[in-house]
Amino acid sequence: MSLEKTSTVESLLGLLSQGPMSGYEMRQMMERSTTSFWSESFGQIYPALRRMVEDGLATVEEQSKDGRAKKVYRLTDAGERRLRRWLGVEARPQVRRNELLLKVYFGDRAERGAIAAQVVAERERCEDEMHRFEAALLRMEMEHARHPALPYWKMTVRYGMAEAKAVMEWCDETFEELEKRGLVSRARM
Amino acid sequence: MSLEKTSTVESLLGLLSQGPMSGYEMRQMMERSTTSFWSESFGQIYPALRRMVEDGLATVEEQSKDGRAKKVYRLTDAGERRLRRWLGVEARPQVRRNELLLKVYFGDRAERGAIAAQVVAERERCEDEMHRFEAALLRMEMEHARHPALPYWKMTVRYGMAEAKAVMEWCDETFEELEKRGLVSRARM
DNA sequence: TAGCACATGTAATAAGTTACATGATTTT
DNA sequence: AAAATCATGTAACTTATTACATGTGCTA
Repeated sequence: MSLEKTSTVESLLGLLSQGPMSGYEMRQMMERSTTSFWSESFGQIYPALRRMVEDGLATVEEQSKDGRAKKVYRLTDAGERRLRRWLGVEARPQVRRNELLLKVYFGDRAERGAIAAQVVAERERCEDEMHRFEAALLRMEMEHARHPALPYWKMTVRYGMAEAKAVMEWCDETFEELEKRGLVSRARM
Repeated sequence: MSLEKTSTVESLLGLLSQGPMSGYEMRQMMERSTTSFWSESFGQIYPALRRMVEDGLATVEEQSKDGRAKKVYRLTDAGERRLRRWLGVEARPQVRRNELLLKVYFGDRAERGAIAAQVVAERERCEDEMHRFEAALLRMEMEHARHPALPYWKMTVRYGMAEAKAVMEWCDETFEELEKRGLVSRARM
């Protein structure tokens, strides 16, 4: 069975479970909806789609709308089963690689103010993200008010918000601590 | 200059800034100290060390302690400079891939109770992690009470704690919401 | 004496991004 | 007419893990 370490195929099965679409559209959907926790490049998507058809998880149909050709993929029963089975398997904890924390960890070796600057930048990133999450939540409620999957989609956004808020608080607490220790450069204050 | 997308070399420079050591010891240190946000495999470490010596960022000395040979690496001035410069460059936001959220996002297609089970498992993972962070904080205070880098090390642990707490709260909130919607299987309740 | 920790390294494989190639249609 | 978007795909390259190969020294 699925010996892969990642879920590229499953992410595509999931998208197809919402309706038939092309590889290009899958990429767009991810950019719009799951980009904060999942995305795939074309270099992953197209070969994966070929394998999925080979394995009977999806079928293709070549459509030419207005002379513009595209391949529309459709989930098979086997694909649906495969998706459902995967949803029942406990998610593997992701390998975390956090460059910010690596820099903080070696902060002792940094120039005065360098780590404080990292923390300030991170705080700003989180604020931006939070605004995007708030907008996403509103957009979802407007555009998909009655969609049966809406509660699940909202859960993923709330996860992002919870994380962003926690990191923001950590940034504030950490900045204060650096300030207390005189580790914030004058230019930054 | 550093055209790499990741910071394998920099993580090793950082460890060497704490004193000369072997590749094996670097791996051990990461396992002990940075594993929650950074780790490297031997397959990355040994080739990177060779390149670092080639680039003049470190020197090697072959030691044979009790007949057991090992290569001890030492930071050069160039290595120290490179580390300091890297610490001043804004950290790149990591690419997030969260399999749990991918499953939640497609939760609509799952069997009854499957997503609640995912959330319960995640909550347990966070609890375990939180305990490890608490232990790490205590151990640091005991073993390195006067180490100048201690405040930075603690900051990275507090980040982990803040995140774990936020995710735990999300798990509780999400489980409740699933329960309210009757999406928790009886066996689990 | 078996097994584990120490110690270094390579090869195979997997996973992923980016750039490139191609070409149509739509918008500015 | 140029630029952006739609659309599919491949090749080159980078990154990373895992398994394997090899050997020493200590401990149960």
